[in-house]
This record gives sequence, structure tokens and C-alpha cells, in this order.
Amino acid sequence: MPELPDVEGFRRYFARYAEGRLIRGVRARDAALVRNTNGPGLGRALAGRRFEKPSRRGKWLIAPAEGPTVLIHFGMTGLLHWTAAAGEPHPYDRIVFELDGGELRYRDMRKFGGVWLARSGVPLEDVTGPLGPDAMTVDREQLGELLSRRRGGIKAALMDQRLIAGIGNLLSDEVLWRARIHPSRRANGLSRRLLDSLSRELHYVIATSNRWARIPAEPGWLTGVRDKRGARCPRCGARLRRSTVAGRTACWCPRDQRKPA
DNA sequence: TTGCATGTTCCGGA
DNA sequence: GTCCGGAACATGCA
Repeated sequence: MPELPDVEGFRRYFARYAEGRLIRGVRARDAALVRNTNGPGLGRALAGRRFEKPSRRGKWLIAPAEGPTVLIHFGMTGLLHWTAAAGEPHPYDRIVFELDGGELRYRDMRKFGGVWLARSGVPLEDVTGPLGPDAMTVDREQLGELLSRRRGGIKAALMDQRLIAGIGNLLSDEVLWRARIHPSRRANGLSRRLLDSLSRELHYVIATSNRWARIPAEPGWLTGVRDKRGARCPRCGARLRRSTVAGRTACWCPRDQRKPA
């Protein structure tokens, strides 16, 4: 699930249930998902503090706690679950934040994500690695500037977190489909018109998806049909094409998204 | 049983 | 340095 809109949803969820609450302790049910310290270390760093207002950068959820900061990356299958009653955790609840009034649980079936700790004064980029500007705030001019430095494919460029943060496989395909750009076109070869379109569709898709806390699998969206057998373009009805681009399964419309020779 | 899955990282080769 | 493909990570599902 987790691309920018999903993490934006987790940010709101965190703010709703965890912001302002006192942290009593942390249970690392799977210690391996505490990535840069250990369970007890995370607990010691946080106990007695309160979670503050969370933010997001790309696919990272950033939760400061009066000095230290918790950073969560959701990998492929991560999510947050709040419970006011202390019941038996779900088998995939890997890390449990015991808060005043309930528990916030980090759940992750495939365990590609995890929780990191940035101690007071440590730059967050030490944890996240270099990240480009957040995709939600990149304007047309900045987008053109970033892409102009890339000779490789447009899909690979959009998904490179060091260039632009927050875009993954589904989001890149959805945006490129709307902008009618073939996923393996050169990033720095787009016309002004296509760049305008790409920027416009990027912001439309992100703004709309953020409200859903996911890319809507609704009529008129590529994401709604991309994984069906024999899927057709919601716009023109052509049979959609699937193939590996930039290491991921890309989906595009061969009629609307032509690749120049 | 096999292939595939919305993420990142590392490695080798062009 | 750049870019790409492939493998690895862990687990479930069609």
C-alpha cells in the first residue's frame, strides 16, 4: 500500500490518536523491525515523553517526541493500528507503542518497513538518507529542473526518492497514464506541453489520493483496473500493456502513451 | 507449485 | 559518474 497518499493517511491517523499522548513504553514484538537501535533502547529514549505533531516527508512518517524523533517507513505492507483496549495484538503487530489511554501498533506482514529512532539533535536525513523535495510540493518549474538532469527513463526518475520523494510504482503509472507519457521515455526529453501536463496530473492525483489516503481504485482511474486480466484503458478502451520498467511492473496504454523512437 | 506483490538496497556490467 | 537489470529481504495469495 504505502506510497505518499497512504503515508499521508497514516500521518492523519497518528495525529488523531497519538499526538499529545504520553508514551509509557514500547514493546518490540519483532525486534528486527526496530532498525537502528533495539527495543529497550527505543523504549528508554521515548518513555515519559509525549508524541508531538507528526509530519511526513515522501514515504516517511516523522513523529517527534520532545527531543527524540520516531521515523516510520511502511515498506510494502506496513500500517498503523490504534486500540484503546489492551487486547491481544494482531500476529503482524511488530512494534507496540504503549501510550496513555491506548496502544499504537505498527503492523507489517512482509517486514520491509520498520521504525527508526533519531536522537535529539540528530539530523533526520541521517536516518532517511538523502530525499528530494516532497512530491506534493514540487511545482512545475522545479519538476522541469529536476527532470532536466536525468537522461534515464521518466518512470525511474519519478520513483527515485533522492530526486522527488513519495512516488512509487502505482502513483508513477497513474500520473504517466493521465499525462499520456510512456514510462520509459527519457526524463529530460519532454516538451513543455508534456511537462505542464505531468505537473498538473501529478498534483491532481496526489491531492485526490490524499483525501482517500490511497490511490482511488475508482472508475476513470488506472489503478482501478491495472491488475485485472485483459484490463482496458479507462479512457480509450485499448488493451493495457504490462511490462517491467525501472525494475517494476509498469502498466500503460499503448494507444495514448506512445514511446518516440 | 510457481510467479507475483504498492519498497529499498546492493552489486555487477555497459 | 550514470543507468539498467537482477537479486535479496519476508510473507501470503492467486
